[in-house]
Amino acid sequence: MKAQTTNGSRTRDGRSTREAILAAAQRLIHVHGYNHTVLDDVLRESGVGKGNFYYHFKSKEELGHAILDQLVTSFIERTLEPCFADPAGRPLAQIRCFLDRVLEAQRERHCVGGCPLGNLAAELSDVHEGFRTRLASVFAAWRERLTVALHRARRSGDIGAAARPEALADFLVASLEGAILLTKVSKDIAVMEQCVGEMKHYLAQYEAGR
Amino acid sequence: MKAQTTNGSRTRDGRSTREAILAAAQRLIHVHGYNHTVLDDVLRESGVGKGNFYYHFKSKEELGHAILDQLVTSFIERTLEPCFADPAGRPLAQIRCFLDRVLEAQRERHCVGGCPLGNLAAELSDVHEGFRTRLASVFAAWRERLTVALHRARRSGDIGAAARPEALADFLVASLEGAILLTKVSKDIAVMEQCVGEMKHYLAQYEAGR
DNA sequence: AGTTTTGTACCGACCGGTTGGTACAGATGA
DNA sequence: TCATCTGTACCAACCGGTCGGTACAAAACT
Repeated sequence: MKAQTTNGSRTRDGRSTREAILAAAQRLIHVHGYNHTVLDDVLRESGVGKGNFYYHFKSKEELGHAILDQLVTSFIERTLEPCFADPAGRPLAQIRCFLDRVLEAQRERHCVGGCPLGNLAAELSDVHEGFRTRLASVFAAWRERLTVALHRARRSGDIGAAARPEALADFLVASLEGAILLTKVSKDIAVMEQCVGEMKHYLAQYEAGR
Repeated sequence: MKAQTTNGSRTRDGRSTREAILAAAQRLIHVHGYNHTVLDDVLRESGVGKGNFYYHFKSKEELGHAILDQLVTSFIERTLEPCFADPAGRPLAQIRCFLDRVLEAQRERHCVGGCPLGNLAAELSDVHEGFRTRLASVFAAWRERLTVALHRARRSGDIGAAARPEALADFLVASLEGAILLTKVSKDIAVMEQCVGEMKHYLAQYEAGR
């Protein structure tokens, strides 16, 4: 696990230390939440000493912000963008691709962990205003991505003129988050499959009503 | 605040003490979550001593179960049943009434707290199996109520035969939970209004397609 | 009747493990 | 040598839970 320096010494890179902390913390926070994730566990799992941790991070809260950074960029770059990047792609197909991608992610995780961003939103929104505003802006960006796609779909006539992209985007994000939560509490991926099925069906209604 | 015994002694009723603890704990857990709610805060807010607390409850976990009991019965008796109790009522009207009721609850709370059951589900599903199964059964009961209503609606021809009550019920619960979460993180009731609007619109599609 | 016992309700000091955070000396590498 | 990086020992606050003891009313006993 430990990265070795060129001359084979014990010490790490500094950069890789920070990354080892981040990786361990992200795993633990995903399952245990922010407050319930204990620094010592992060340290044990990453093999980093305490003094070393506080060399790289000012406090647990700063670690939280770093995790949030990582989560946000990872979500945008590795989940959102791959689906919506192509400006020539059919917007509705992109949305369906995105829904499937999220569903498969939950299946692979065997319904454990849920949505990292959704979990943090539920845990911290009313407790930590700083985290809340950052989380709110991620969800806003997410909705915006869908809104843009839906506007494109409406302009190109893929969905009817009666569709309201903003409302529909909000609805899709909410439904996905809720579906992930239900599947996490019931530990049954079928719940989410049904929800995603209904979402696609709803989208299809808008296609038929064009 | 303190109930007096008939002869004016200092001591409380025992029953009312337990209820004072439960009330304070429910408020605090709703906002801070289970793990992040500290026993001393519950004690301070309810004016109960520590020894007394442990006279009424075996542990914090037992308090958690009692809160869950209270939450579940309160949700079923005060939110779910009032909408669906009347077997002669029109099922779709009942569902719409329910959606509005949940929306108004969030508005009254100014988007603070979110859904008590949803919060606990997010916080505890992967950490405490005992709580998880209980929460899962509440959500199952909730979905079941909607499923029954939707079956009735289909039999009576209010919605088309193509509707799949189980999937639709899952979807409605998920969408509501997600909408509550989004409104809580964005502190903007408009998000939830739009989501509820879309849910009603979806329901209306099923009506039109009968 | 009056006295002793018993059970319920309650208090707050205290205990010990946990947790976020600090101090500091030593190692490493440019 | 100097800045960077790391491990170890330590601290104070926190928090769930325990303990010894009090208050008092209803039984039980005499």
